[in-house]
Amino acid sequence: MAFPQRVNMSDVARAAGVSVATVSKVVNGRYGVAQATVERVQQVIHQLGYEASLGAQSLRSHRTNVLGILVAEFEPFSTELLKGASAEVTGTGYQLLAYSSGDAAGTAVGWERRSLARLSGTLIDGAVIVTPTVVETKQGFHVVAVDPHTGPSGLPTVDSDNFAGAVLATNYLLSLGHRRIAHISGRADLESSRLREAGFRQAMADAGVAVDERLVRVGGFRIESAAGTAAEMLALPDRPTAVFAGNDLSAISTMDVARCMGLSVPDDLSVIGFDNVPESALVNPPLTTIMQPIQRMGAEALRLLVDLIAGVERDSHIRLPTELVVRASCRPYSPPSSPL
Amino acid sequence: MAFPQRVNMSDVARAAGVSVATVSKVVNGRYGVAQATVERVQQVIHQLGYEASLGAQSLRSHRTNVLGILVAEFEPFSTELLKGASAEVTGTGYQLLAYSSGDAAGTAVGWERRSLARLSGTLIDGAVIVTPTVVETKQGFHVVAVDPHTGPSGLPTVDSDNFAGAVLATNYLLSLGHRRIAHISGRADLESSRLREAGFRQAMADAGVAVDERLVRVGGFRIESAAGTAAEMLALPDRPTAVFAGNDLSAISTMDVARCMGLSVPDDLSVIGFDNVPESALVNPPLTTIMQPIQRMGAEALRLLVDLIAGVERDSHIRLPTELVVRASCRPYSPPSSPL
DNA sequence: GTGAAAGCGCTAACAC
DNA sequence: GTGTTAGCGCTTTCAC
Repeated sequence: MAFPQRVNMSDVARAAGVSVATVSKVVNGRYGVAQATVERVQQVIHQLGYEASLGAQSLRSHRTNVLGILVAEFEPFSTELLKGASAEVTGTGYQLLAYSSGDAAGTAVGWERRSLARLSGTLIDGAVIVTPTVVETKQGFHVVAVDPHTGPSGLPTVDSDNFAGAVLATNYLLSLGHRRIAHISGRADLESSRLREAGFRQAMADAGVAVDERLVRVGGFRIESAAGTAAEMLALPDRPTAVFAGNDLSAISTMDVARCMGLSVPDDLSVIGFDNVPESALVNPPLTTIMQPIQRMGAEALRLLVDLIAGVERDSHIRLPTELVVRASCRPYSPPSSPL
Repeated sequence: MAFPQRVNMSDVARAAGVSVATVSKVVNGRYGVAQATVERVQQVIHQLGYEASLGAQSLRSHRTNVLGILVAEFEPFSTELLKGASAEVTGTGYQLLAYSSGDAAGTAVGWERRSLARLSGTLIDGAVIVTPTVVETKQGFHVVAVDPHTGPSGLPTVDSDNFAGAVLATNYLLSLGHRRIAHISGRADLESSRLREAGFRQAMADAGVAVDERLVRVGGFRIESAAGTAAEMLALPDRPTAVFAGNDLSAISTMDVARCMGLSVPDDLSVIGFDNVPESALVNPPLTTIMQPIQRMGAEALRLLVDLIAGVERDSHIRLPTELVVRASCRPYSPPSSPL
């Protein structure tokens, strides 16, 4: 069954013996078309398999019933978000368009602005932007930011309680008896990273444990960048007995490095992550981590966007709770057994 | 930093004191523009933050450097694929646009045709369609199907070796001593489902074990639909000791049902799945399953699409191998201990 | 080297 | 009720 060619509105009009304007009215359910005509046109549309071109439609009408999700790349975090948004969108009448700028995260600053400029005003009626660095609001175009890199702006936002989560993680390590605890952070310009580090310091202070500043270092939130940081800290003469990694990828990277250095996780080193991306359960040992309800964040962001477009008055800052997920990468501290 | 309005090409033209035609030439790197003009225009573009509208651009030029990935919804399988495609796309110069029709899988037949009609000819230069039922080729538009529901057509295809994988799964259960093995299939119209059932039957036959037809039933590949099927089979007087579920979701569903019926997995019932979506490792007990290299399938599909567009001659049917992933949901068969 | 003008597929006024 | 027309933002001849 091969359609020879893309069929457009004039094809339909010709076949139905009406003008394109009439076809347009039928397609969009406008009033002022005879019942008989409506039926005839619909029949032809069905026969020819006509579907309005998103590009042309949006160019003209500025309303497409398509919502955009803009990401730098499709990695575990953004795809979890996508699942949540996808589940939430059913029944709203909107369709979802996820757009990846193709830049590896951090590679090109400003991807969010470029993607937004490319799609807004045409194509999509609103957008969810995932972990944007800069956000600028265009007039009459609705945007929701998920886990933005900078602190709260006027923009509608969905994030999780990074500070409380970090406290949770640190307290867990403390409760296992660890005192030499390292923290691998993301980057100073990332709001979530700053909050996690702050939570770490708060929990340490509350427990009366001094933070060794040599054990707090930037890891960049990515596998490769975190590896170097982990290696440095684990090579210290008085290396940490536990690591609170700023996100799961850093934690996984730390476990890799530890293994390469002949250290066993969790026997010689406890590691806890942050995010609970599916991948965290797949590593060996399965990673103990702080769960952000990522899918729910996606769902909430989508719902918020739909409400904003509909003009519903509501709180436009959503913060979801985090939770400790205990797996197998942490263990109570025991002093190193002295050689026999 | 709030941009008041979307800036378009005439804004740039006006600010630079040239015509839109010239701006277009600069944007697209066409020859025949004075060096000085090029620089001036580029400066203005940068200042104003201009970015070409994808909608308008595609409408006119039929070339956008954007590749589409069309899915029914964003669920574990399609998002894994997305990760693979996303990794592969970097460096090709293309950007990725994932489009979800918003129909829950199986809800609306023909989503793939509608989505394709909406985006092709405008917006995207080619498409990867995920698990399409019907596929029709449009002239001059390149499409790659991943795991299509119907058997090999002329269309370029990427799938995994479903038959061999099913044999692997069944042999594993047989090697554990199981003989009453059930199979929950997808649907008869799904090629992957048919092949998995065929592999199951082949392995059973090769082992000289008769298939009890009451233990081979349709489950539909989704959590809800598989639950009923699982419940029926587990309620049989001589219930199976092991289940080979047609995909991970069916397997997870079966484990749920078993738990509800007071059966322990794997003590009372062994369960093996198919796909190895990340979620399969997250359930309790972690699911033993057959891995399809989903991310690699996404990467291969993308690469194939890029090559097709570039006119590269190559084999357009890619079949990737499957592999057994042993986790904790299966155990050697032991006769039920008789009550004391 | 540059700009005017046509037109991609569609929608929205406004005529008829 | 229906068709004519203009124009969304852009690219592309083709004059100048």
